[in-house]
Amino acid sequence: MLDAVTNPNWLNSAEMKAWRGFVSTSSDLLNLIARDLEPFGIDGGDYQLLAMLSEAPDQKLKMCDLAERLRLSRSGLTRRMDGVLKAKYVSQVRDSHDGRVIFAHLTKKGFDFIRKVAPHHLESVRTRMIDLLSQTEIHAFGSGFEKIAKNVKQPD
Amino acid sequence: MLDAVTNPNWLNSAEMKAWRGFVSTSSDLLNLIARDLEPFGIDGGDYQLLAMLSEAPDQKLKMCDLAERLRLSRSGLTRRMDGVLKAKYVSQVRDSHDGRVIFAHLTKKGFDFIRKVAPHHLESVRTRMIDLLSQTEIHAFGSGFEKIAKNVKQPD
DNA sequence: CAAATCTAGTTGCGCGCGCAACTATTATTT
DNA sequence: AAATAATAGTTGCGCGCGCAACTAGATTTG
Repeated sequence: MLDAVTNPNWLNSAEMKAWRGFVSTSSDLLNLIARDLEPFGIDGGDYQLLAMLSEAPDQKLKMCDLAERLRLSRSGLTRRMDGVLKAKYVSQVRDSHDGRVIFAHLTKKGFDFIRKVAPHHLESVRTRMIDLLSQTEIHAFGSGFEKIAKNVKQPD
Repeated sequence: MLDAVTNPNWLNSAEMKAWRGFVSTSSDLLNLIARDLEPFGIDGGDYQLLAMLSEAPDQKLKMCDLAERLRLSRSGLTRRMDGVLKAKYVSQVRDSHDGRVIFAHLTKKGFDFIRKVAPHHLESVRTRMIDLLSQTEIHAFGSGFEKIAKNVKQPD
């Protein structure tokens, strides 16, 4: 926009480059990394789901916590689960202490599966992103996104 | 994953922080900035569309170029256009030299509209992201995403 | 110049997801 | 203890988008 002239606090060129780069590149990058997974018979969404479970204590999480970590709505997760349940990568067990909650639990089969795929995903993340960045950039991404995340989570 | 032990070239903690921060925060941030636009009666997708046109020479672009810049498929853009066409923010004109191509052209109404909304969007981008970052982080985001983008675009 | 190929754009279809509404269970009020 | 509210999960519905198939116009090739 021509507002660059009009509006005094428009983004300067470095700020613009950061913003533009982020907007246009982040979707490209995530799509590409998701595609790298397809040869292994899994899409990005299911991978994230299994990965979250594999890192959780006892490889299980309440559905609502899992949804939150995956940035899905509760209904979105319900549907997401269909696939990994049918593949028997995850099982569901009702909490005995709170009849409302259901745990999503990574099965042995799911664990073996993600353990097999993880190295390829790692390789993908490295070559598409991490290994391209300098130490400074790595740290800046870490601290930068941390600040942004903190801000996102509060009502400001 | 426990691969942190198993696999020697697993991400170290700084790399992991950068990757994790990027994955989980980027969608939150983009969603939030899109929501900030809603009070002004436009969603993120339409805003990006109008913004791209407003920056193009003569405020017009071939449909296929526009699709590419918006990271949409050609069919996706066709549908996206429905809204902004009906709102008369954009008009379509067939190229006289190549009967296949159609230009999407920002109308006066569309221009006035985005000129009104842009300052609020700018404010949103500043408070949600840019103003939270240090100079170093700004530059690292710029150079980092530039490298990633370059890599994404080639067959490697 | 006819035939084959390529490119731009639109339509049919299916998928993934969020929202609103609903059910079931637990927590809080009075 | 009964009534109300909050929380977890599922279902109905609509929307946005990509893919494959199609049409129309341009380009290339024999």
